[in-house]
Amino acid sequence: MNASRTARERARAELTREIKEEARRQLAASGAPGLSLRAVSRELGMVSSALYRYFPSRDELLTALIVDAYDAVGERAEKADRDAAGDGFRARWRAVCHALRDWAVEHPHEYALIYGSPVPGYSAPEDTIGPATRFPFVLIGIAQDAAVAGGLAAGGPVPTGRLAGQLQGISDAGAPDVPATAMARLAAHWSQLTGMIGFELFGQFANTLDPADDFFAFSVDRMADDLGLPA
Amino acid sequence: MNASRTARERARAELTREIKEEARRQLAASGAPGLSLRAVSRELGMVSSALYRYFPSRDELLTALIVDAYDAVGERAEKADRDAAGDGFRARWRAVCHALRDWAVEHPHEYALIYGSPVPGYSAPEDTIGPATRFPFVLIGIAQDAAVAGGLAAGGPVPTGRLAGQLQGISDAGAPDVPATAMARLAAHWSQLTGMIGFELFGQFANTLDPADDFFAFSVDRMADDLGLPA
DNA sequence: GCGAAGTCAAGAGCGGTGCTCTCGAAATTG
DNA sequence: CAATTTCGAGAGCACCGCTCTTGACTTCGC
Repeated sequence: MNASRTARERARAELTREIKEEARRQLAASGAPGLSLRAVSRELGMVSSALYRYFPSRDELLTALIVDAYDAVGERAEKADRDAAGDGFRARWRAVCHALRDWAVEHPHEYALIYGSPVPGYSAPEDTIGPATRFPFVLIGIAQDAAVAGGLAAGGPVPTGRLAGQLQGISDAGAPDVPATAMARLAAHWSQLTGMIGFELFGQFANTLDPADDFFAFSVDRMADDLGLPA
Repeated sequence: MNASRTARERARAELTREIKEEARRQLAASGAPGLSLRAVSRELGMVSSALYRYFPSRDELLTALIVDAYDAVGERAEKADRDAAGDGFRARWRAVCHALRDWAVEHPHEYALIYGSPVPGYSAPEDTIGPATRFPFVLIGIAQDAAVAGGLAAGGPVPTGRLAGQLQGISDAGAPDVPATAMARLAAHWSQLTGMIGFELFGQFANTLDPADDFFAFSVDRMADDLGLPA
């Protein structure tokens, strides 16, 4: 029951880590389509078939990398939120949004892996949806805190019908005090963040809003305005 | 100099079309990574090497499909805009936004091809950027018409510095009367559209805002509010 | 302490891929 | 009709994901 039991188990954990590391290196170099199990094993000085002892298929390796990426971006956002905790809601909002973009710019291929088009034939495995919610819940947390403090905008069109129910479902999961209006805006902002970053990373902004630093900062502030976060 | 000159040229044009058709069929069935030149040629009853007489590489075939997709979505949006021409700016805005989403839902893999993560190693070919601007210019056109008619919101933070220059560059390309404030919002909305559609298509909305019809419609209307388009 | 059970890397091999090159037939051009 | 261009076919290269078998090694139960 020790932290590292047998030598075999330690070696296995170590190799699993090394495989993911090398895979991440290749991912950064040539993107998800260029990730080759054979190349990974070659680089690690082992034969390709041996790698299947650790990951039963290429997709499973990719899934592991996806989960790691979700966790990395989630952790980064949580840390940014904590660091800005004393500076008010708007500062937290800014910090978290820019943390997402910074991470995306640093790891474009990993970003594409989680927020780009799905790689093989759809089928997002079950174990990715947990880590995937980590980042958006940081945004939701800021809204929740602001709502409790009375710093959230009201007014504007109110969601009704099925949409109201869906938004209520999100609220129930961790933001009981955020009204549906704000939750709808939050969801819009969240998708806008990935839209802007996707445009920047994948070259849709070529020759227009490139570099996109100023546009991103401007839009993030406008989102804060839209939510009514106090300056 | 006739419309169809030699028999050889007609046959070549015909085969080129058939190759793209079959490729599009496979694209719809299994996505870009599953598009195989050998499978296409097999389906067309020819040998794989013969296909290289028509497309020098797999990437060139994909580029052709990308250009076609951009044109398809652009044409769809232009038609939607024309059909709503008499119903006011807000109706045009709604029609064009929903045209984009409808096309995306009908052709998810083609949508992923143009607005998802780039397939191989970046390198957007020169001939794609023209068709790529077709859709956003429909949105810009609505804003321009509304600006001329005095139906665009003012106020809010004003872009400055480099961002102002970038936005001016877009204005110069076809919307001289749209002020920088509105242009910044338009760019944000444009990226939000692809963000929302990407979330819906790629399953990021699973178990929350799915189905996304209501959320999309709600957000599109809020964008129109944000632009100040008259109801 | 020893044998059984489990785990591992390695190798060969299958069917698939994109792509290149050569060759002979066909169509176009002069 | 002859020369040139265009084309499909075939063989082949290097790569891919993945499977199966083999033999050595480690771990565990007795």
